[in-house]
Amino acid sequence: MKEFLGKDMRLTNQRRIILEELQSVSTHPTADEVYGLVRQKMPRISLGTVYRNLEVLSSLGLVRKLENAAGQKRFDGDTSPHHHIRCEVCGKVGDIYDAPDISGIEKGLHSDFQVTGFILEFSGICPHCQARQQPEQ
Amino acid sequence: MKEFLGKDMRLTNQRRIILEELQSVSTHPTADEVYGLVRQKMPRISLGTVYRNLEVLSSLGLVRKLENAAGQKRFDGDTSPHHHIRCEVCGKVGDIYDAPDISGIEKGLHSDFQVTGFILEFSGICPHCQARQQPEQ
DNA sequence: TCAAAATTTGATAACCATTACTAATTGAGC
DNA sequence: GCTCAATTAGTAATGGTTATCAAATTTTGA
Repeated sequence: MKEFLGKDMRLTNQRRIILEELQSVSTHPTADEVYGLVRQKMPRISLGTVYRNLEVLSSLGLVRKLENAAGQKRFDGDTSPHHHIRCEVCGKVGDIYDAPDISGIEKGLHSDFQVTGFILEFSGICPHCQARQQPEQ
Repeated sequence: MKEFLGKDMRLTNQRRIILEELQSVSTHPTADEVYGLVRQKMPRISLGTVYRNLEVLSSLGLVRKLENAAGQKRFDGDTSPHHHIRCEVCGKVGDIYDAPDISGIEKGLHSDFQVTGFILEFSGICPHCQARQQPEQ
C-alpha cells in the first residue's frame, strides 16, 4: 500500500488495517460498520480516525465511496469496475457485474454543465427483506 | 391538486403553496431553500412543515425527491421523465433531457436482489463553478 | 543516535440536516 | 356552525459527519 500514498503521507497501522478489513468483506459497510470491524483488531482506534482514513483512501482511489443515494455513505474495498444495487427497504448494497456497458453515454449531452461522468445504480429488494415481506399477504 | 390527495388528507394552504413554489422554479431546491421560497408568501410556516409536506408530495408522486448520501436532499417539481446532473464542486443539480434511453437495462441481471429499477445520474461541473476554476491556472 | 519537525491519532465537542414531539389550530364532512 | 381527526408551529432531540487540539508517533537530517 505504501506505494500508493503520496509524499508526506504515512502508512500507519490504522490506515493499513482499515484498508485490509474493507478488502476482506464483500458487504459495503458504512463508516461505523468499518469502525466495528477494525476495533476487533485495534480496540482503541477512534471513530474520527476511521472517517478520516476512509476519506484519504477514497481520494487515493484505493476504496470506492458510495454516496449516490439516500442514507449513510458506504465504502467498497473492491475497486474493479462494477455497479451496485441498493435495497429500497434496508439500504443494504450488493454488486452487479453483468450490467450492459453504457460507457460513453455521457458524451454529446445537451447541458450547460461540463459533463464528466455518470453513475448507474440499481435498486431492488435484498434477499433478507424479500423473506420478511412475503409472509404478509 | 385535491384529486391527488388520499382519503383523510387535507389540502392545506401550506401544502398547496409548497407545491406551487416548487413547480415555479427550475432549480432543484433543498428543503431549506423551499422553506425560503414559501416564507415569502407565508412567513410563519415552520421548517418542519416544509419537510413533512415535501415527503408527502413525493410519496404521492407530485414531486421528485433527489437523494444523495453526500449532501442534502433536493426536490424537483418537474415529474416528467428526465435525468439529472450534479455539480461535483457545489452540489447544484441540472436537468438532462436528451440522454439515450436505457430503460429495461435492469432486466435479466444476475443478482440475489429482486431488481426493481435504476437511477442514472450524471456528474459534471456547473457553469458557475467552471468560471471560478478556470482563472486559477 | 538524537533532537527537531511534521503527520497522525484519540478524545471530545461542534455542526447541521432531518425527524420527533406536543399543544394549538384548522380543513372537511355532517 | 359543530365536531373531530389531520395538520401546524415551535421547539427539542437525533444521528451521521466534521472540526479541534493536545499528545503520540514517525520521519528527517545533523
